[in-house]
Amino acid sequence: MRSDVETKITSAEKSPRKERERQQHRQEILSAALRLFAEKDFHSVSMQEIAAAAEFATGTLYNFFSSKEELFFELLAATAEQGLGTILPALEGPDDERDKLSLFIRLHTRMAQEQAAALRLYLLESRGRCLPGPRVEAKKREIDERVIGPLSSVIAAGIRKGLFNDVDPLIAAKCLLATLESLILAAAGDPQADDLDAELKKVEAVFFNGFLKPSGGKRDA
Amino acid sequence: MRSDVETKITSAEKSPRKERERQQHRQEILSAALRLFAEKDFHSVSMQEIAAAAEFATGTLYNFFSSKEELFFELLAATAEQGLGTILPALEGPDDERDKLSLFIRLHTRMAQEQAAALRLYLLESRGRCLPGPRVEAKKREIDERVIGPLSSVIAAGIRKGLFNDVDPLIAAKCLLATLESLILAAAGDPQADDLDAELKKVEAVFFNGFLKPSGGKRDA
DNA sequence: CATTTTTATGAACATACATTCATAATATGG
DNA sequence: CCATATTATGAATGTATGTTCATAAAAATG
Repeated sequence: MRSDVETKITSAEKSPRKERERQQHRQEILSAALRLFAEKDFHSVSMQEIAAAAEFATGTLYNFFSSKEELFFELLAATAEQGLGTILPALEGPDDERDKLSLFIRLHTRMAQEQAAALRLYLLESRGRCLPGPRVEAKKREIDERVIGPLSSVIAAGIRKGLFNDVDPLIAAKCLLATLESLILAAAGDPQADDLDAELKKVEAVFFNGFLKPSGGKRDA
Repeated sequence: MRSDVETKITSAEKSPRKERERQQHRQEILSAALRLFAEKDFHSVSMQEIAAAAEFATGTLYNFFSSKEELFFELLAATAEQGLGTILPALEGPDDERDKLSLFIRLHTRMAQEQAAALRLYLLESRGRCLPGPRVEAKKREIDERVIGPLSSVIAAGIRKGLFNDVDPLIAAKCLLATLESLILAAAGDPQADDLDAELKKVEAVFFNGFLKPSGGKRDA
């Protein structure tokens, strides 16, 4: 090894290829873990199982992740970023607020198709806080904020422009998100092709027009 | 013991009081377990813990329940019945469909207050199918059906009477339920007094009127 | 009170599993 | 090729916990 200052650096810049290979192995482990966590919850997937699926020895996993919880955390963080990258763009840009919401809803179909396993991992574990640790819980809250914030902002903007009814933007955002998560998780259970797309169109109708016919004399609702 | 035919019956009709006492003990175990399962998920609560909380020995639990899973199942079934008893009546009777839905939504506040622990148990474990066994999963589906059925029927009736917009009744019911469950679970986390009641009123507004102002020229939504 | 039946006890058992570590394999580079 | 550093291995360890069972306490019986 060279006698320069780099000798101190134990594992970082050892060699471009070495590092790539390491990241490759890391990815293989994450990928195998994703497959398993998409089927079963945190407690029902063992490190031995993950190791076998990734074709590594049990102990090898600990060269990449300091614990099972950290492995899960990395997985959750990575898949969440992917998901956010798919749906958040719908809420940006100069479009009509109505169009933004419409696109936002429909992009969930794409997310459900392209990232089915990741979504299952996320929703399976994150709904109903049986999360494996405080760090994971915090990450979950952060992700939630990054969706609810922009979403309620768009709704608020629509209200200011007189485009939307005067609903509570935060509550409205929560309503929509809870619905989308629920339907996506159900669809991810038994994947019936593009049923989800049809369902989400109907969701759009429900949220855009609501239940009540405008004709009937409005009461205090 | 009497020499009659009853000698065959080992533990059923032994004596009125004995039987009452046994049911009392059973209830104490269930009650202790409920407290624990409302805080932590299935895997994080041990039989030893439940036994200690109920002030019985570990082995005693197995005189009442054949396994941890059965204990949980009984708990889930019992608490679910209680919950259904609170909210389902809103959907029966001769009322206006609009009033039924309104009452249905608001009864969730009462359920959240009166059966906070039971609700947490139910929602914590049931959302995102990390359920402890097929029997529990089946029960969960049954419960869901018994709410979604009547709810979508009421919506369908409202549509037929020209009171509601022509939404898909089943999808609409799922939207509403997912929203209610989500908000209730969030409120059960950090219980901020009667915030839930205010929130549910806003939910009512969202679902009744929808996002779009009727004034603006409707597009194809 | 003696006998028998029922119920409670909790230590012990078996299993599952996260994590560790001494060892082996492999790569590096001179 | 040798010496050294890096990475992979998987058997072993410790712990947690669901379940069992021989034993004890309690209650019922006559």
